[in-house]
Amino acid sequence: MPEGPSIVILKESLRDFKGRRILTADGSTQKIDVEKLIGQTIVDFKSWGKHFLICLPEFTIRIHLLMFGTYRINERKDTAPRLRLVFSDNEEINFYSCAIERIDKALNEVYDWSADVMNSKFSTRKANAKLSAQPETLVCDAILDQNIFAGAGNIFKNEVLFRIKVHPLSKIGALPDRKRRQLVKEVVHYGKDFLKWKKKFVLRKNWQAHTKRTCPRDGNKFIKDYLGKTQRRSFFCEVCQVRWE
DNA sequence: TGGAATGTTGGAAC
DNA sequence: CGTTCCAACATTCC
Repeated sequence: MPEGPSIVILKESLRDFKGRRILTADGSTQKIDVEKLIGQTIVDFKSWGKHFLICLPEFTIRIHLLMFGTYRINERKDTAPRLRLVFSDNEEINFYSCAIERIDKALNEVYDWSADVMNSKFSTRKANAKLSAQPETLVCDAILDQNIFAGAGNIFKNEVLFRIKVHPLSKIGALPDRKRRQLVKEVVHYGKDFLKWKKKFVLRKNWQAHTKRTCPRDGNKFIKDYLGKTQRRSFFCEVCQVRWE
């Protein structure tokens, strides 16, 4: 479910619930007092990276789907929801196995929208500056850093590095400026492709590296390894992806 | 069918 | 006290 583009899809799917009043709220969440949601009107839905935000007049509910989170709109799964919001006409939104928090601060104080890969306010300039400030960081870790690329996940990592022909163990500081800028640009670009493909249910079909065994560029065997401080799966071609160090 | 996976956190360990 | 490490959590698929 949960890389940035999937959260954008969630946000768009719920568009029609904007302005509607929550008649009932329940669920297994322990982190927030669901009673406080009853009677509240939904002002807006926002997203920042992998965070989904339900904006109410006085506060915001933050939902993170983590690895396995799901949701249903006007449908239910067999299991109990972590949070259920019920509206008029028996319409409802159900969230399952997610992390829920309440945010009382103004969102602009909590979130830097220019760090969200999926936001039109994303700043490539700031992302480049953040990268330049940590030359020792491995590129495989940098792409997963939500402070730099909010919304990018492991699929992004593998696909972007393959596209720009960079080995996951390359150090940020070793990349030529041109290459570093290409990395930033390609994270944003892949976000657009991801969103487009996910909407058409062809995301997986368009993976070139993620979960693949063979390099589509030169036919060599992909390496699969758990790399960097994040120790997440990396799929890459040692022949065409250059290791800068 | 056991293991792995689109992720993050909180607290222990150092 | 700051940084790093790891278990924990939750669900679905092969």
